[in-house]
Amino acid sequence: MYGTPRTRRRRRSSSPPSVPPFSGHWSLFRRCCAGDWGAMIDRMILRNDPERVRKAVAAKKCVCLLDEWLSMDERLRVASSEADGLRALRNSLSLRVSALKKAGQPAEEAMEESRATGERIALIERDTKALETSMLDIQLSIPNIPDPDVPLGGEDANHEIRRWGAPPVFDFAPRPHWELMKGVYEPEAAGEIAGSNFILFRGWAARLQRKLINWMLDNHHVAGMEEVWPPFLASRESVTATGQLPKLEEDMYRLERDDLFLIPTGEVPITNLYRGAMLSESALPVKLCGYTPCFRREAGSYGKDTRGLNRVHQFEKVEMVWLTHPEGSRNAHESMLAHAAGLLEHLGVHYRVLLLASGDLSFSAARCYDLEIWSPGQEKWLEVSSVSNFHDFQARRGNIRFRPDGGGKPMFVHTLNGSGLALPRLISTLVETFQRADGTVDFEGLLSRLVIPEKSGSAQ
RNA sequence: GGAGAGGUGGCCGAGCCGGUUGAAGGCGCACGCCUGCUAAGCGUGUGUGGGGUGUUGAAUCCCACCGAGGGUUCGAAUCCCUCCCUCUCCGCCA
Repeated sequence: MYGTPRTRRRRRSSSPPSVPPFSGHWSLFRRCCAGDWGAMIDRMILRNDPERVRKAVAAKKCVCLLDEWLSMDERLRVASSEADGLRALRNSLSLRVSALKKAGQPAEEAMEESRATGERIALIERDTKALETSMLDIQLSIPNIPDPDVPLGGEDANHEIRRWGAPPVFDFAPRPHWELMKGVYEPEAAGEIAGSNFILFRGWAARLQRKLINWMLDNHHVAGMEEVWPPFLASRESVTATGQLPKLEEDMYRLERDDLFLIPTGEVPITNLYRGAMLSESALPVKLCGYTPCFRREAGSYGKDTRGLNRVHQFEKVEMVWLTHPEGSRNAHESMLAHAAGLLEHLGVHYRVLLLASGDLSFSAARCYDLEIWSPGQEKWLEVSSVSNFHDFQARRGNIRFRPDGGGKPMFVHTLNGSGLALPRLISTLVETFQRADGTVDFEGLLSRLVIPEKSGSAQ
């Protein structure tokens, strides 16, 4: 139904050497040399419309060496065209050698010329290879271009689209969750086990989290998404494909010995499920969802919103990942947003939708909505979902394509993902929303909101 | 971790005692023919990417790509080395 996720034999590649020579990965390197993948942005855009890219980079407050790239591109084209000519010469010489030998005639002259040509080729190749490596490094560090309707600016320029519901009203002073969850949320214990800013739930908090995960996944299932339970570690190549690398290496946990990363989001393994895939057009859209823990070092973020469950090193999340036809991604983005918001509406939580400004967009995103819920105990908005459209950015990096019905060139899919939803902030807000005057929580009332949706006919 | 077998086009699968093999054959797909419809059948075509000439998006030429990287050679899918992945068996273990 979803087509073959990918052909196994094609996508595997060599391991990186112990010290990767560039911030990407060997297979990306190969792709870059062979074609247009590995680059986030269509190479033709870089070449023919560098101004557009320059603006996008600035809007995202990123830095990249676009001018260097352009001059290297210039040099590369000259060099590789020269090498191409020499290879053509060598090919014809080899053919002549073959013909001469078959005719029983001496071929030493042609062999010698071919050998000399080969040496010249090798010389040029040394240069082009170095160029390509540097160019790929730059290409991988160029962020995606924001959509035209994305507001320019930083966090302050985020545009509130709408609000739903109203803040809960109490006839007492509402408490923050860390007071309400004494005994079931024990950061000190987590600190003893792993370190500060980890979560340990027990009792009803642990049960609540599990039930919420189930409930969300069941919702997605009914909405036609296929559930995925992926690995929670991912390779350098995978993390580069979704665009966390090279920029966010310092923000991820890395297993030195194996060069594996603890996934910062389910987006990484679930999107990479289709890396290298050639889908049929009729298989689109592919709609996936899955539960994963998310690991983030949150380097340099201490002291910022760190109280309670707001910012932690490991949190649980249910993620939606969709692959769509390029022409369908805009609508799919709205649809995914509506689906995530629908969860909040079932829970009766006051929320608002933000269209993120360019400076607040993630590296890979072209357009992103944030869903924020109102925390009555802390009296502030908390992000519980980011719903992003990446266009073909990740698909290029991961080489996820489809073949149009009726033949034609393969095209890159568009990828989207969105939290549905992240748990710690949801839990803290629910607890604060369902609190009673005596400091207890109406757990049963909360659970009554978690109605299991009706099963759809087709199991996926 | 040890031993063995593998990795070829959208898919399956030959080639693997080096030289029109970018790669047989099949499937799928596209176009055409045929049958009153459908199915079957027949014919033709059909990889990806880069670069050049050209038209304006018809054509044509060159190059690269048979898991990845390196080596041997005038010439490598074919021989050698390293690595990755898959499968089977053994060991270990939740």
